[in-house]
Amino acid sequence: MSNEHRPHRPASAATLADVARAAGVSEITASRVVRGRGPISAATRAKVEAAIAAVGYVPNRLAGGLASAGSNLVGVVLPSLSNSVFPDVLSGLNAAIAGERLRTLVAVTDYDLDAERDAVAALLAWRPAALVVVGLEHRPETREMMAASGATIIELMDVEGEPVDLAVGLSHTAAGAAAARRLLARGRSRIGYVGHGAGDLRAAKRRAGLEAALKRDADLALAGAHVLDAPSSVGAGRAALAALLDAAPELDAVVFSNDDMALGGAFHCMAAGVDVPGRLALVGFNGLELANALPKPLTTVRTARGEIGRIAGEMLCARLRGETPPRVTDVGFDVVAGGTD
Amino acid sequence: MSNEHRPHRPASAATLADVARAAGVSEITASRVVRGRGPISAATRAKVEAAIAAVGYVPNRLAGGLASAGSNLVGVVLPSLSNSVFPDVLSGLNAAIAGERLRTLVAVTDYDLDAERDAVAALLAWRPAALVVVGLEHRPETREMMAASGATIIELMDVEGEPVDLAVGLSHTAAGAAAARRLLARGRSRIGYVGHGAGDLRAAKRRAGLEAALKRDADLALAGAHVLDAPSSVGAGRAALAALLDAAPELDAVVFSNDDMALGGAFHCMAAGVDVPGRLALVGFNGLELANALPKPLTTVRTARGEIGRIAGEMLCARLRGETPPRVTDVGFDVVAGGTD
DNA sequence: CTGTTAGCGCGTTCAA
DNA sequence: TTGAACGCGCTAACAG
Repeated sequence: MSNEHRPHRPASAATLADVARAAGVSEITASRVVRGRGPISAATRAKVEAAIAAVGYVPNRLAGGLASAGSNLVGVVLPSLSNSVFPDVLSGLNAAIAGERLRTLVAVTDYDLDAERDAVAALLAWRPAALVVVGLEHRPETREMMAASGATIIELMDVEGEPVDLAVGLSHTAAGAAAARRLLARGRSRIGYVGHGAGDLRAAKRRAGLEAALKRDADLALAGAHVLDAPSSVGAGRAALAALLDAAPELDAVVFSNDDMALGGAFHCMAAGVDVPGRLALVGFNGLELANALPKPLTTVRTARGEIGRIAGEMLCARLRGETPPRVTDVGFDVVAGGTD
Repeated sequence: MSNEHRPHRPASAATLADVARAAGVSEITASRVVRGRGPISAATRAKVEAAIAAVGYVPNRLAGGLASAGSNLVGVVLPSLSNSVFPDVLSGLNAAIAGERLRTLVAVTDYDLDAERDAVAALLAWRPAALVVVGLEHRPETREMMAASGATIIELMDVEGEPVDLAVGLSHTAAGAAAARRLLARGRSRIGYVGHGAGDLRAAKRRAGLEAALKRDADLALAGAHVLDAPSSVGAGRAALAALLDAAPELDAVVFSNDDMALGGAFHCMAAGVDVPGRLALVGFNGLELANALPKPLTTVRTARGEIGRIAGEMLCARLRGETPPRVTDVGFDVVAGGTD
């Protein structure tokens, strides 16, 4: 009621009513110009815009969202930010939705499915227009919450499994198999594996695809494996390859769980004087920009991370426009022939 | 076009009233158990919790925020996600605030101060508990909006300038000077610079600090510089160093705008057979984990990125508890003596 | 420990 | 092209 002299106190921020009063129009008219909706005469629009500037109005999306039963938020649940993969995805997503004035609400789970469940619940409380999660494997409650929410749900990175709603990604099993076939074609037969900590289900699928293809195509088993119980990192990859070669010096190729680990492997070889690819072939996964700038570019399986984010953003915009995007989008992958195999 | 997006909600999302009815208590009682606030008897808590599960209640934070005049959101405005620096910061921040049930609302500006202004306005509309931005240089309107919002404002990465509210970071001028002194102490005198695209104001401060210290301590000017008008990347660093050495082959040291660029420089030297540090010294900035896993670790100026995020998160939690954190926190930096100088 | 009252600021629905 | 009334779902401030 009291709004005669409003001090510069953010405690009482200007509301639409203040704008309307200053402009000499009704609240709803002010609301319409704020949102750029409905027919407004140029004259009243100008008055209202002046009033907005005069009172320093900042819309309250809490109220707006409550009144209209939904927000322009996109919940994003990511396993990690510690290598460039998910930041790349987030970047592509952000770029694709910026035009629709959608905002990303981000949570990080550290590859923990219980943390994912909590994050999904917390983000759903914001009545997001869409929720983006990584992978197709979730706790049953997580799936139920997502399905029951009515929001557009997009599951990223993987296409092997049944999505709750929409999925954009690639087949990690196929990617692992492609690495296997690449090495077999290059004449390698004593193939090892270096991996990182549990929780990364897609890395596990790649390894399974690798092993299955080795078996099927050449009746081979992995000739050695070293899996660190730690997040992937270049340092971890370096240490892990050193350990693996120690235990299995006869290996002629190593597949890594991702490029960070592979880069570490490459650095170990440089430092230890292991001839790559002469004595040992190295294959990574992701196709990081960095890995291609090496003196000897890394042979790797490149994924379109930014593009996955971008496509997810576009699908979600399509959905909001009432269109029906394809349920599953497989963006595939490329085997990049570098110099390490 | 609308800025309001309406998800396809199920006809009947359960509300607190549904929970209250199912539990046979009042709404406010149900609300208290949902929020874990206020004294509740074990018996009624159990009843309400059963009701929550039975009706599949998901709280509506839009309504909650409106009623309590504020959200548990932390707006985060980042210049970029394309190298690990800001993801590292975001990671630290997220980890520090997770315990307080705060969520990050993320916007990316591509180092554009106008985009920053728009992002700040958009995030403020969510009545965030705090707003985290990068750098101390903003458009005047941006500063005004932030100051007027009443939210806790934290400006990250830099401490040279007057913060709107709170700042956590380091002196980039001093970091640049430290690189200069390091090289001078190692006997270098023909020092060049490789930089990346405009917009990165802190990189500019580092360069200025480098040049000022060279002048002051040794009356030296830069013996060459190559600045790409592109975002920093390993590939860009590699190309830029090649170009710089072409134009100024007499250089005996190069300082890079950051580690990504410096890594590219190191890779160029490996590929081109440039003896590092014999003929040429290389110095980076950031102290990426990766740069330390190289066969010859990069000499660089390490910044505590994750820690900056963490401290920001803690300061903001302190503020929310009514404490008064220090206005400016300088986390400093370390010159890391690698093998490239 | 629990309930009542009274909005929060906005957008929808209808009417003019 | 503009406006009035109503309520979205929840919580602060008091009671009791």
